[in-house]
Amino acid sequence: MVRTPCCDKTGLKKGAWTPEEDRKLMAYVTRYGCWNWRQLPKYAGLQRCGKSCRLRWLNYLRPNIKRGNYTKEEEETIINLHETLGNRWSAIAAQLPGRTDNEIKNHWHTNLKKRLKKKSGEAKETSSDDDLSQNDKGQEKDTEETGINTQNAATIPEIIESPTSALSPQASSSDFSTTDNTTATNMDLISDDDFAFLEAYEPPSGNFWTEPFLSDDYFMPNDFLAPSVDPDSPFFDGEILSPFAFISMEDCNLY
DNA sequence: AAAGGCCGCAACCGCGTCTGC
DNA sequence: CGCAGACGCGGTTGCGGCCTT
Repeated sequence: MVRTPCCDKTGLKKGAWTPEEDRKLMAYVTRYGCWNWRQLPKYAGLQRCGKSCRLRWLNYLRPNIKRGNYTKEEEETIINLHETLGNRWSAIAAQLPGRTDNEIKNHWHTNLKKRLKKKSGEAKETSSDDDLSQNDKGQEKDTEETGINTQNAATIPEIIESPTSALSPQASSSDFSTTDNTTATNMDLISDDDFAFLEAYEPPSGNFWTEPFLSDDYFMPNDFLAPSVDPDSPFFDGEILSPFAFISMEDCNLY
């Protein structure tokens, strides 16, 4: 949650993100997408490493993120998927629109794992196996920590790729313009004024407007195109906002 | 009311994988 | 084919806040 803010050797900031940093990151990604996480903080005016920015965006700032309030259905899905997939949190998250792997992982460790343990403990209560600490730990390694049920593992691709999944995985990443409460909350973080620094910002080297195109690492998930071209978007002001805006998904050919 | 312990969760770290050259 | 750079993932850490004593 709140690590002591500090700077590492390279002068990059670490620890908890400030609202100001959030605004900068959000404003930049919303406008230009994440064509290269490594370079992004430089252009966004952030003293953070790309990894940190990526994590912050994916786990906290991204639109459509649901936070807390797990439904019974979601929890059951997590439990079932975990049984099948093991600790493949990203795969599990893909089945739960709006949930991040980090959050699911946390929720698993803090709630579901204990709950399951309790349940299985109750079930085992009558059995003679009382050597919980040792046995349980060993078992945990097998079924929870590394935990892929090899029998079920055969069905993994089906589960992951199934387009008919009750909880469509696509919805989480592509439905940018959907406005649930969380989206509104996240979007509320930034205002038009927050783009001001981007307008004024001069990258350390190269041409701000062309360099992204020259990068072989150009990366823009379909999430990020929508806000630039969607007339319904609060950020659409009738003209192209982003140098990337005219690129179609076909051009990107990323997925 | 104060102190100590525990819990939840955001963020960091390190490794594996992917991609381009 | 090997190397390097970037990304993605899972495990772990550590602080703030809540709970218990």
